[in-house]
This record gives sequence, C-alpha cells and structure tokens, in this order.
Amino acid sequence: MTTVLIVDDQPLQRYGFHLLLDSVPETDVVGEAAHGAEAVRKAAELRPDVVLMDVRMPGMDGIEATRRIAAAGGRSRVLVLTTFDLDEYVHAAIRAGASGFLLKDARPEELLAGIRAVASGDAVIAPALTRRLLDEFAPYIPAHRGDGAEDPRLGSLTDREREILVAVGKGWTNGEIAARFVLSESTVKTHVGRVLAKIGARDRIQAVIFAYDHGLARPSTD
Amino acid sequence: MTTVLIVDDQPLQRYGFHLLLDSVPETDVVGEAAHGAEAVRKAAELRPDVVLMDVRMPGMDGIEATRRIAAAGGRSRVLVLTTFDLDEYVHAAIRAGASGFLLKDARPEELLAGIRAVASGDAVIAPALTRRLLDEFAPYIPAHRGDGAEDPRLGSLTDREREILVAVGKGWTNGEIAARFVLSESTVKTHVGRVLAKIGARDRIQAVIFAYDHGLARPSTD
DNA sequence: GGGCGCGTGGTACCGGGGTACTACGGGGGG
DNA sequence: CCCCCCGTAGTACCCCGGTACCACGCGCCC
Repeated sequence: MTTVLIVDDQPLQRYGFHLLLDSVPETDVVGEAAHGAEAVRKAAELRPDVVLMDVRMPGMDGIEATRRIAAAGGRSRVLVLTTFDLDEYVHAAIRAGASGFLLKDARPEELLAGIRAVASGDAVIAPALTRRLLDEFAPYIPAHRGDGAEDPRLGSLTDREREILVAVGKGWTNGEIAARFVLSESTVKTHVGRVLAKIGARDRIQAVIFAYDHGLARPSTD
Repeated sequence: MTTVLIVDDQPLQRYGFHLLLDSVPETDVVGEAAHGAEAVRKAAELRPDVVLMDVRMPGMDGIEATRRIAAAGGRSRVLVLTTFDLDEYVHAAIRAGASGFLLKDARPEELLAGIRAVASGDAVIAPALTRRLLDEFAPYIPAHRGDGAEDPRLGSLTDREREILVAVGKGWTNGEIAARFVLSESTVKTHVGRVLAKIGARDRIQAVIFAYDHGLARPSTD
C-alpha cells in the first residue's frame, strides 16, 4: 500500500486524482494540498510515499515545493504532473529532485504505473519528454563509454597523468596542483606538458575541454 | 499498424516476442534477425517502424547495429531490450541513437506501450534506469534554468560579452577570437577582461568552466 | 547638449604557462 | 644485469594572457 499526497490548486483536479487513486487498492490518498507551502507542510506531517505535484500554482509553485520536500530528506518521492511539457519545467523539476515527470493527459494506467515506479525508488519520464531529454544529454555521455572503442588518447595516459588532467579540468593552476599533490611546480609542469602532448591539446584550456568531453570533469554544484 | 523487426540471437526469445506481438492487433512482425549484421540488412530492406534490438549477440552486437540503423537515416526507430541494466549499455545505446531502452523483465503491457511510444517518435527508458540517468545528468542541467532565478552574473553580461564568453568556452585564443570576429586583439582582451571581472573568474580557464556549468558551452562531438 | 553605456582600439607591464632539455632513483621485464 | 618507463625535479627561454589605463565614436535618454 503506497500513501499519496495530492497537490494541485484546482479542487476539481484534486477530486479527479482522488477518485482515480481510490479506484485501485494499492494506493491510499492520505491528504491534499492546494499550494506549495501547504504541500511542504503536509509532506512533513503525513510522510507520504509519493507526492503528486502540480507545477503551476499560486504562491509557492510546485518546483520550489519539490525542492524543499526533497531537501528535507524524508522518504517522500515527488512525481511532478503538469499540463505543459515545457523544457524549463522538466529541467527545473529534475534539478529540484523530482523522481518523475508526467503529463496530465497521461492515461490512468500510465499514472498508476508511474506512482508504483516512483514509490519503489525508480523514476519515470513521460515518453514525449524523454526524447528531448535524450537528445539534449546524449552529447554529455563520455565518449569513452558508448563509442565501443575507448579513446586511445585516454588510454595512453598514466595514472598520475590522468590525476593531473582531472586537476587541470577543475581549473587549478600549476601552483595549486603542486600544493595539493605535494609536488614541485616543475614536476607539475612536466606532467601537464606530457598530458598536453598525449591528448593533442595545445593549451591547458583545451585540456579542460577535453576533460569535459570525456567525462573526467563535470559541472559542480558549488 | 506498426511494423516490427525482432533482433535476438536466441530463437526462443524471438519466438516469445513474436507470440506477444501477434497477440495484439496494432503490431505486425515483419521479420526477425539473429545478429547485428542481419539486423542492419533487414532493417534497410523491410523498413520497419520499430526494431526490437537485443544487446548481447555474437558477431556484431546490438549497439553497433543500432548505430548503423540510426545512421542510415531511415525512419526505423530502435528499442533496445536487454536482460542487464548495465550503465554502459544504456549509455552506449543512447549514444548510438536508440529511441528506447527496456529490460526484458518488463511486463508485456510495458513493452507494448514502449513500442507504441517509440513508433510515434517518442522515447522510453525503463524506470529502474531512469533514476540513475537522472542522477547522472542532473548536474548538467544549466544552473540558470531550474534554479528559478537566473544567475545574476549571466544577466550582467552584454550581448557582445556573452558572444566572447562562448568563444572563450570553445577554447579559442584571443587571436583566434579576434580573427573570427574581425576585431583587434586589443578589443578582444578588453572584452575578455570585462567578462572575467563580471563573472568573477580569475582565468579564462575558469571562464571555460563557468561556460560549461551554465550551458553556454557543451561537449562537441567533433 | 551633456551624460552614459557599449563596442572598439591602443600602450605598457608582468606573471604564469608551455617547451626544450637534462637528470636521477625506483620498479618491473627481458 | 641492464634497460626502459614512470614519477620526480631543475633551468632557461619565450609568448600568451591578464591588468591598468587611456581614448574615441555611436546611440540613447534625460
């Protein structure tokens, strides 16, 4: 039995979801909320397995509410439901920590399957959005995976050189690298020089780009 | 009516899929293949709407076959099906141009729903894999989307300065930027200096990292 | 008209980065 | 045993990048 909290500013919409979830035995609607603030409060109080979250709401919107519920660290998973498949919503929801993103025109079975998946710790994305997400993220998949053959330039690096490349990818200067690795700056320069030669980069800048392209560096959420 | 090509090295597995797809009216199995090479050939010959592709096969594997079918540019969409939810497979399949990735332990309705979605141009990912994909790609979502408030540093840049930042993000030297923008190098240095000051970067290197973090630069598939 | 932001351009200076070359000790394989 | 790779370290040199400061023309708004 999975417990559900329904969040939507439209009473009729809540009623519809409530009816649907009551029609199957495995879900139990434990509460409703009409806006973000109420959602955050009730999620903390009722500790539902799944929060069905609308995006567009007066006051605190669904994204901010999702962020707070996710940040609270409880075991509630948020499934975002919206009428509009705007990329910004999807991006924002994912970043906010949502476990799912479905459109309100989904068929009832899809919604129930989504709730089941989210409750069990998995995640779901509406197929119409998945296509765009895949197209967007495909370039970020490191080339050394996926291309069958690993980039030979990566393989040519020694362990130490790969460490140095990662450090360069973080934007550290030679002096900083020397300090953190407890090395002389000369040694660092030697390593960096060899790395540049091996990967075919003229600058440390192109080494940074290389590192990003090959998954050795990734955006930090500092 | 969506036409389907079944690719799997196990005859019994093909038989099972065939039976399942024959049991519903909206799919029509137009062929089978036992390995990658045959799959590529039959896909070109039969032009199915959807290719049900196994990953592990002797000879040419499903990933390579997917790559070739996708590269051929026909309207066939590939739905990869595998027993193992290894991240490498998922990554490789997405990079190869697959439109979907499901596990063989999926329920029949899920498989059929997946085929429908893929045939209509959407994409599907098994919920168990979606979670890991989301966790992996969330950092790549540019901070200026998703965080509600746009990064004020980005907004402070003029149009020209943003262009310059993008160019810096590509790893171009001041000289190259000057050449491509038809400017003097002095002007470029002035712009770069202002950009660095505005975004709070000490180097052009950290400007490159900033560009990646904020979605102004992304891995190129050169 | 006077200001101001923006894009353009210049000079001068200096420090970090990159290259070339050399060197040496340790570990592993022929 | 000897050699080679690897990691370490140094010196010398040059150039690009970054900073500081100044300058001018254009468009826009008060």
